[in-house]
Amino acid sequence: MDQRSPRSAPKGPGRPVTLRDVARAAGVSVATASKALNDQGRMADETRERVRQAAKTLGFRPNGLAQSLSRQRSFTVGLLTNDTYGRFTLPVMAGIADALVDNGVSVFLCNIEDDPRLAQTHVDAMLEKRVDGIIASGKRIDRHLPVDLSNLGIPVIYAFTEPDPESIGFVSDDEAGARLAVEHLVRLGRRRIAHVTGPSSFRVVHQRAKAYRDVLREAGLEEPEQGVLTGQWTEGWGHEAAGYLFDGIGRPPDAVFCGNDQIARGVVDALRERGRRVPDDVAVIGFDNWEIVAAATRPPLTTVDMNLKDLGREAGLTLLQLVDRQPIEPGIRRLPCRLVVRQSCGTPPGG
Amino acid sequence: MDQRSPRSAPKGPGRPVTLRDVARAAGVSVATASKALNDQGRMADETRERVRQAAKTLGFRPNGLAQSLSRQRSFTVGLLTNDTYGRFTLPVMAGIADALVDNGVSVFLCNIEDDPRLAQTHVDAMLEKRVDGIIASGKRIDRHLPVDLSNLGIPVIYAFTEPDPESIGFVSDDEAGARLAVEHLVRLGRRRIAHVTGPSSFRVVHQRAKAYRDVLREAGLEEPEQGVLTGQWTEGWGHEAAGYLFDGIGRPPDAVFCGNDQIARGVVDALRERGRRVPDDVAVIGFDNWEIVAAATRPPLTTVDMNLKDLGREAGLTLLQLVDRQPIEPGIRRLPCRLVVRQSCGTPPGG
DNA sequence: CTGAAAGCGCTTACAG
DNA sequence: CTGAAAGCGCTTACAG
Repeated sequence: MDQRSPRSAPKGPGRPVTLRDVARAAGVSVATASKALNDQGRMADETRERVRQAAKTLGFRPNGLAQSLSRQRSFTVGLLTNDTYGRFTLPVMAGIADALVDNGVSVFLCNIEDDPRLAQTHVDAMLEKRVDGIIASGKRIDRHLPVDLSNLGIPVIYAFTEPDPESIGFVSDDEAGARLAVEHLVRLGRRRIAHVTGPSSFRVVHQRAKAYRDVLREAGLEEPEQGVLTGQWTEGWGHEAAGYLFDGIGRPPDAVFCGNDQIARGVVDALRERGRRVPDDVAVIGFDNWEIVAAATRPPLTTVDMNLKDLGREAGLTLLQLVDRQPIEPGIRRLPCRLVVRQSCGTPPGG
Repeated sequence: MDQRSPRSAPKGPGRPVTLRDVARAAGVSVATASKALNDQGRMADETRERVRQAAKTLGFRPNGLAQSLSRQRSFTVGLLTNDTYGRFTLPVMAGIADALVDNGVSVFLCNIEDDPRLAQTHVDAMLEKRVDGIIASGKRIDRHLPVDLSNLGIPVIYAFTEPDPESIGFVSDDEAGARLAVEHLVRLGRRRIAHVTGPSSFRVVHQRAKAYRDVLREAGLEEPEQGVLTGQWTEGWGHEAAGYLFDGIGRPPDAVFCGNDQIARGVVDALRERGRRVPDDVAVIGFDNWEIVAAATRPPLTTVDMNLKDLGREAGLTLLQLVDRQPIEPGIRRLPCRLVVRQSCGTPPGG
């Protein structure tokens, strides 16, 4: 298409320069040229240097396909995900890509959209392209991708999605994360803490509710009548729930632990509309640390961050170890969450 | 690692079966086996079928690296982006991936984070892996990625980012998109239409403002004193701007065209707090159709959708044509936007 | 209709 | 210290 500049510069069109060209230019065999460039074997420093120079001036770029073919390693991995618009997967993917790129491996993006056929297509493509391994990631930590990854003959890692038994998976520690939130509220002196969360079909809903109750009990606090309200992961539900909590006849809570930031925003907005001050009258805490909503809420939300990027990074690194045949204990790793303090709960005692 | 099940089933560990194994099993040469499986050349139907059977029962999966090496085509492309958390890039990427996967090509995800060094690293990696082409995508339509893609020797397409001169780029038609919005307002009978938008350092801010003014003029409408308010792309700015528009002494607008959905949400919230009804007293329209904010706004936002996924799909398809050496006219393609009617402007006359 | 051979561009024992 | 040779697993003219 683009035939200008027939110069022999490093870049530009024209048949790419091969190892053979380099060898010829340096006056050595291809074998020697290969070894020189890969720092393999012994040879006169002078020779090695001469080859390097030749490669450089010719703008040699090794053909990765050929390298992979003979090395039996493609320095490439497949990243499967069903989370197109990536609320959760995005940071996970970023972390994975980070870890891998740093180690010279490229990643194939495979969006499978919860479609088993599409998933299989992608897996087949990955296998044909001889990826060194696969990372499966998803939008729900308690659902398995609609594809069987158990007998592929290459290493597989699960990140933020339900892993196969006997495999290796990385997930967030939701119970510990919820503890972080509720303990923060307790520490700030709140005594009547409610919990507004998502649908009970989500496992995290139970894990977080359990932590919530555990912390209340440990603190000697009573669970309000309307202790745990399950609904949707939406602002709308946050609104509605605030109605139940604050428009009733019972004594209203002085703090609300929300299952995600959207719910929290709904609660905060509803509170403002009712003339209740956040955080003075009631403290509200979210979950996810979804910047775009946490930061836009008035006041900005204190919330729990699942450290998804770190989780992705860990997953990527672990896959690499597996590829290098290092023995890794199977099982699920629960990675810690982190509290992000903004203004919706007031200032902590020490700060 | 996983050495169980030494059966010769299609899946599972053990040295992968090669074309040679298939040929042997079918009693033909590798050459014939290859042709049989690729539907190349002439041969007895019976032979072809026999080879196919053998391949099937052995669970043969061609080694893509070897195929690519001899075919001089990797069926792989690189996708460069600087938009990690992907507000805009995400749908574009999804569209690209869609188009490519349908055509049997895999995509390498290259996140470059606005870092020239990282970008070069990725480009080098892509070149070594012999991608058939590259798609550059970004979060800003008026910025070039921090890397030179002009003399790579492989086709390059730009999607939602500033293209090189003489290259092929796909962008949204912001002027036409803005027209859609303002004409909608006019059609609904609004006479005093204001425009609250982002920073004037963005080219789209000027393009949309121009369209806004053009439509007003064409409709014989006057631009209010505070016609165009430039600020940030945030809810906060929407709030603030609403103050300027509605708390002053002048006659307030009866409609606000916002530069994005976040601003629109800020405006709507501010209006509600001032007791002004949307859409009855003032119609508000957004831009981007960012579901998560457009749908959560009360009332849900009427807005302009840039059809980013389609844009991505077009870009992917075009790259494929380029790879196939089809001649394509260089230049920028502006793809149309689409109006998404929800409730923040009221019901259109016909609906 | 089918196969032997060369080739894609590297790497890696193995000789010398 | 260096090179010839085989090999990675395919494809593709070219003979027969």
